[in-house]
Amino acid sequence: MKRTLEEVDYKSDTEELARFAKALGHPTRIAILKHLESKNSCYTGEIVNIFPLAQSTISQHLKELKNSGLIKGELNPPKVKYCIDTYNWEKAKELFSNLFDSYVPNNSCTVNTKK
Amino acid sequence: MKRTLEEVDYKSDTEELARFAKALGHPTRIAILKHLESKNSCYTGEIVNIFPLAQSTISQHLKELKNSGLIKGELNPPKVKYCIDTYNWEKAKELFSNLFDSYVPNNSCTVNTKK
DNA sequence: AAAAACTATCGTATATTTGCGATAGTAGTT
DNA sequence: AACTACTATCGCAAATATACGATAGTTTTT
Repeated sequence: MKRTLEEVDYKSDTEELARFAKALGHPTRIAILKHLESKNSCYTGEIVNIFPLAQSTISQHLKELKNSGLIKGELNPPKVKYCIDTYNWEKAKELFSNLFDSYVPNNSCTVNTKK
Repeated sequence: MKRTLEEVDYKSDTEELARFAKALGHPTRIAILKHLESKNSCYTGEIVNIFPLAQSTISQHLKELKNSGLIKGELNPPKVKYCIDTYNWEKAKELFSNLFDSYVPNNSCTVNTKK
């Protein structure tokens, strides 16, 4: 929630990356994206059949992915064909790369990873 | 939530990636990670001073990042020194790379990105 | 014009997340 | 032993996310 009146102001890259990450933060949505990668494109119904989830649930996940920009839907009534949005996909890819590649390993912390 | 009794079973890679993404799905946590990258390591107090957020709020974000494995904390009473967990960082980097690199652009959808 | 096929949206219930102040804990200092 | 410094955790309130069934909308088929 946001109870403070003054919103924290982050760099636009930071906020955009967080939005992409949030969209990826659910296993069903990751699985949907992986499927779209392998099939290039497909209809809602095909995705619904993959998961043991209600049609409305899948539709909602697709909506969120669409809102994040990672996918887009082509109206083909009464069907809708979804596919990855190449432009935003590349953008997300770059933002994640920037984040991960900026890190240079060091020995700042001596403790090991918790097992 | 999970109202169905039977959990959906995803590949472990899918679930792990979703967990990492979820941890990255908040601008404050992205900003914290970027700061840890630039400083290599630092104490909670230093991070608290960067953001106009309560100490308890920052502590909670650090806890989530720690739970995701992306960072680790070295006890240095009464301080705690945080830094990026190299092992899991590389793991996350690889999972995201796999996701993004698996996609080969095509012309499945003819519609353009919404402006 | 009615029916079928397919998908999005609405309404609802529950779980999780986010944020805060207050409190507890831990080790060094006086 | 009390005090200080620093951080984590607790308890709460509000917002958001997740999932479902039911319903509405759109186009094709009958």
